[in-house]
Amino acid sequence: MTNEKRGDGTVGKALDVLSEVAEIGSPVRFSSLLKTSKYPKATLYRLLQTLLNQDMLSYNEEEQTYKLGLKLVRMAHSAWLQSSLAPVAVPFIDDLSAKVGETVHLAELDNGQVLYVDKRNPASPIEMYSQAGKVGPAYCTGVGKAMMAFSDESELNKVISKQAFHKYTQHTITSAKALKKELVSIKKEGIAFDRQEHEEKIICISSPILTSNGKVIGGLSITSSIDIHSLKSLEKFKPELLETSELIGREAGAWSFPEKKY
Amino acid sequence: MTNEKRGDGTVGKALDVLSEVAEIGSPVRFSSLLKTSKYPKATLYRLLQTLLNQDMLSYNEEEQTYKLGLKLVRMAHSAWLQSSLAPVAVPFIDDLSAKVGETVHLAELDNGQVLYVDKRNPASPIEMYSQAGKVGPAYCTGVGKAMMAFSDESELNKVISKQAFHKYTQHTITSAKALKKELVSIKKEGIAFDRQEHEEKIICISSPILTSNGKVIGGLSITSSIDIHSLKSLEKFKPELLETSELIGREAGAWSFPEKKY
DNA sequence: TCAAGTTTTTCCAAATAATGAAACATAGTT
DNA sequence: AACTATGTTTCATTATTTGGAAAAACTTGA
Repeated sequence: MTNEKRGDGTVGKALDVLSEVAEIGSPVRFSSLLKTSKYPKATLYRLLQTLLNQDMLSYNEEEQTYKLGLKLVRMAHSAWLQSSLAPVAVPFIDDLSAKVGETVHLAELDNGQVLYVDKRNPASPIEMYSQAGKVGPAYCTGVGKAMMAFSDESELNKVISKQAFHKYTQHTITSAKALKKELVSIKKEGIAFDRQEHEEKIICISSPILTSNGKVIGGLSITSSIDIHSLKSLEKFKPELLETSELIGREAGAWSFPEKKY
Repeated sequence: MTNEKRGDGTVGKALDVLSEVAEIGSPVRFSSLLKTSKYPKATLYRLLQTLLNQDMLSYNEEEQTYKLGLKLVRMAHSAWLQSSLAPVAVPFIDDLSAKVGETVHLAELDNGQVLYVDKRNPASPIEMYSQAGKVGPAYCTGVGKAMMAFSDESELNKVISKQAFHKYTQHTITSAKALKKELVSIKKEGIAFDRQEHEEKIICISSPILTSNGKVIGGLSITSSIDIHSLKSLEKFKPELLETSELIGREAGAWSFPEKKY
């Protein structure tokens, strides 16, 4: 389903087309796009040309296909650098990953979804497809639950309303009610677990990253597989996880205040 | 200096504003943007609102600042997945990095610049600021020179005309003539070296990634520091480097042909 | 080689959206 | 309260976008 946001004129339409290309996920021909697009032929054509001009799309002459352009990769790098969380967290998650020898994820809550903004692999990574820029569900991932547990009422309701509660595995939580109940205990414990709720065999321990005034700005997790760790043995990393979250939160929170550089 | 591409109507203007925000590199206020922008107040205001609506920008209420939005990070991930090089190369650079124990970079040539599309760190990384999405100069990096050396005449001239030939270090090549001369020997050898030309102490060995019909689609490098390796000892990795490039090239080249999925 | 089929690109008058100077609003300061 | 700097809205004018239809360009098959 494509962007139904009304208005925003031509710019909205162009970005809409860009999203369509993104969603298809592989190079597309004009006619193929036309079939699913809500824009008439000539309009779609001109929008594509504009996006091409702007390097937001690239075009393969031989195959006559459009795909997303590298300009997006460059811009995303800028976006990443401008974020108040990810760049600040780099040394801390380097450390954490080295110390515990497992995969570490750094995520933010974006539009009700978990958006991974950084990741560290241990020397011998287990196979798992995640990466900076990837999105995942909030209700069945460690970071998602950790962030929700520490969100305030109104934010939480917004997020919950966007959850699909699809049953990925036999352990997936599939109702808002059950989720809310778990969030209470997560808040008490300070950490969340992923008990193979999103992917079979994959477990994690996760904590929120909070600013000094308690606002959730991200989530941090240590992820492993049941072939290597039990939940109990993962829980041994709790002190390191919490300490790292604490340090990142302090640093990221401080960041914006010192210098007002207008 | 901002995008001077004329035309492209409102969409061009909006993306232009987006680039301005990207170039500033940190959150900006409206008035600050207004000073450097070529658009009048009301226009700039509306463009910013549209971009906000579309999640291409995010706005910090307290500080009244705009910065690039997470939507870009999500889209870039899609762009990365659609690329014919980067996703295909993942297992190969995993292997290479594990085998040689040094930092591995995968890059493409984009608009005369080197765009890093993936990277692997060894267990104990040396400090070096590079990352997927980062761009660098072509004339003084290993990957840049390797890709240029195997480009055809017309492509090469286009790329060379875009080089700044800024003298980063005392080893930087600073003229098109000297560069062309080195490219000849790189083509003969099959590999390029970075002899601390971009960053002091950082050296690398690099090779182009070619399709079966000889077209350059990327570059691969093994990077280290003179504290750990000499050029001679880096050169020992030549067989592994070439083999990996070969494998990636074959796989990436094959990719588009088998299935025409319109 | 030619014609039928398919896909992409261009045209242009009508419809719509963008423009920007100036007025208005708001917060901060003297 | 008056002043100042910054951000937001208005509205008549102007410029861009629109999309049906037709023309190119490419593909295919006999």
